[in-house]
Amino acid sequence: MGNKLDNQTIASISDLGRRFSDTTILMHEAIAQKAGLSGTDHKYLGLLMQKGAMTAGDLAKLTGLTTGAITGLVDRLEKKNLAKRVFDGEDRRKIMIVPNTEQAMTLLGGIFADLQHKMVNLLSTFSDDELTLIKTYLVATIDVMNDVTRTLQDTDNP
Amino acid sequence: MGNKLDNQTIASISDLGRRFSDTTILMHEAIAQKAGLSGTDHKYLGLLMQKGAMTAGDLAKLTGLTTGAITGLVDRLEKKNLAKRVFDGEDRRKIMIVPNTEQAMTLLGGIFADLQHKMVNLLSTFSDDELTLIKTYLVATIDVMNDVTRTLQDTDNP
DNA sequence: CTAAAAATCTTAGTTACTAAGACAAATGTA
DNA sequence: TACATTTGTCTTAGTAACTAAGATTTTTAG
Repeated sequence: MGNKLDNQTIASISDLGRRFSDTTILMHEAIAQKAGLSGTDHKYLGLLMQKGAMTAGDLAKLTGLTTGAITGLVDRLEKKNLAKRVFDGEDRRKIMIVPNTEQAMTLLGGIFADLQHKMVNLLSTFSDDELTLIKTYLVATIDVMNDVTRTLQDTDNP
Repeated sequence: MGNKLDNQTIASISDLGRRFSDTTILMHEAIAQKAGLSGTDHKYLGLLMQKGAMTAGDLAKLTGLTTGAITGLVDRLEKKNLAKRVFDGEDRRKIMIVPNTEQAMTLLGGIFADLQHKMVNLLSTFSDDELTLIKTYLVATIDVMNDVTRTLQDTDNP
C-alpha cells in the first residue's frame, strides 16, 4: 500500500515538473509579447542581461547558435535599442555586445517586479528548513536532467 | 540577519527555478535530437501522446498554432510514421490525428525510462512529508506563474 | 614576410510558421 | 426543401529565424 502510494506520488511530482516547465515557457512568452519582443529575442536578451557584455563568438557558444544567427539577433536587439555593438579596444576583429540594461528594465522591470513580489510572498510562507529542502530538490533534479542530457549527447558524438 | 538570509535564499530559489526550466528545455532538445525529431515536433508529439487522438482543430486550439501550421506538423509526423490522419466517421470535414504510440515508444521509450529511473531513485530519498512539501511548492509556483501570465494577457486584450 | 587561424558579416537556402483564401461538408433559417 | 451561413482542413504567399558556406578583415604563428 505504501509502495503504491509512492508510485502515485512520484508520477504526480513528475507531472508537476513537466507542468512547471510548460508554465514557465508560457509565462515567458506572455512577458515577451507584452514587451513587444519575440520569444527568442526575449530569451537571449535575458541571457545577455544575466551574463553581461560579451563577444559575438562567446554568445554563439553560449546559445549554440551560429555566428550568422547571432548577427541577426544583435541586429534585432540593436534596432529596438536593447543592446549595442561596441568595438573591442584591443582586437579590431571583435565586437562586444553590450545590453542596454536601462532600456530593458524600462521594458521588463515592472513585469518581473510583479513576479518577484508574488514569489517572495509565496516563499515567505515556508520555514528555513522547508526552503532548504526545496532547494535540495531543485538542485538534485537539475543534476538528473543534466546527466540525462550529457548521456544523450555523448552517444550522439562517439 | 535573518531577513538578509531570507533574501539570499529567495534569490537562490528563483535562480534555481530559472535553471530548472532552462535545463528541462535543453534535455528535451537533446531527447528530440536523439530521436531524430525537431524540438517542435517532439514537443507536440508528446502533447498528442499525453492527450490522445484529437481533431486538427482541437490540436490548433491546444497549441495556439494556426490550422495551416497543424497541417504541416501532422504532415511531418505522418511522414515519420509517428501519427496518422483518420477520417471522422460522422463529419466528413473532420479528421482525427491519432498518435502512433508504439512507434513513439520505440523511439523515445528507452530515453524516458532512463529519466524515469533516475527520478524515481532521487524521489525515493525523500520522506512522504518532504514529497508533500515539494508538491506544495510546485503547485503554488505554477499558480503564481499562471497568475502572472493571465494578468499579462488580460492587459493585452482590454 | 607569409600562411594559417580567428571573428564577424553576408548570402543562399531551409524550416516552421501566420494570414488569407479555397473547397467541401454541416448547420441554421425561412 | 432550398439557400445562406458557418465550420473544418488544406493550400498558397509571405515572413521570421535559423544553418552552412563563403567573404573580408584582423590577429597570430612560424
